[in-house]
Amino acid sequence: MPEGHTIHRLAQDYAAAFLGTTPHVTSPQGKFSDAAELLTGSELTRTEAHGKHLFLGFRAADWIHIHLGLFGKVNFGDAPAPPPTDTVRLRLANSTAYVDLRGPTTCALITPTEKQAIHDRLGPDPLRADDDADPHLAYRRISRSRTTIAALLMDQKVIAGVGNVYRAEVLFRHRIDPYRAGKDITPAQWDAIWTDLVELMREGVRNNRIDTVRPEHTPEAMGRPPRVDDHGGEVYVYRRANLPCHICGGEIRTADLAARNLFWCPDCQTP
DNA sequence: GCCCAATGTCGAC
DNA sequence: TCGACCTTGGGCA
Repeated sequence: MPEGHTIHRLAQDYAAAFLGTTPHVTSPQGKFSDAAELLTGSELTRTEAHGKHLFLGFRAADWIHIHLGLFGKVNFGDAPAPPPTDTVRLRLANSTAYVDLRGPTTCALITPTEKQAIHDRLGPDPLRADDDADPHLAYRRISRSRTTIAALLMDQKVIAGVGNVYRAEVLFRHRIDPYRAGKDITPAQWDAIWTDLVELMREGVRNNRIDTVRPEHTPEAMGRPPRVDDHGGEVYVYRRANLPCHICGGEIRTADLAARNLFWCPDCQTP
């Protein structure tokens, strides 16, 4: 379930359970065994997220860099940890808690220099808005690009942390057709999108799920049944192909864009 | 059991 | 533009 909000939440959760402790580090699946051995006995001193990248800082040995990709999952539990299944890439366990990582695209030990290189190739992250994120850096690229805004929002060099759900939802909330070119997004529109993403994604971190529907459009307010979907949140268009738009009642459309599913309401969102 | 899809990214052609 | 990679869960036989 990995968009940026998930990763920032994980940074918090790893910290809550393990910061200041020296967890036992293992890799039951094997692919991280050498590094796990190096790290056992070292204190977890920092956790950090930038976009969809998670960094766990250990006193002894630099950083663990984690990227969940499309399938990666993390599962926390209370000690004592049960025997791990053979797909667990990384387990941390201390006297009170354990956490298992499965299916990540990346789980690697990196140096501060390598970590910096990752930051350098990522765009501003709305969830770092109080720290180092500068939305104008994103707009500089967007305003010069003939690429669609839908593709630009998914480009982590442009803006870090937005995925397929936030992409679809924020474009709906701002009534922007996903195929509009980046250069046709005005500064005011970009400011509004960025501000909205900061708020939506912060709420995503708090609730650990994506909700984008405004109070006046909630199922209760509109007298419709609550959404039932395994991704958990209440949304306007994501995975709602062929269903009626919450606002205009028209049919939500779907299409392939750069090998991802795009969803939008052609009536509410203008070219 | 098999087949498919899924909130992601990279590299080869 | 396409396949590869990583894993799980749901639908269907």
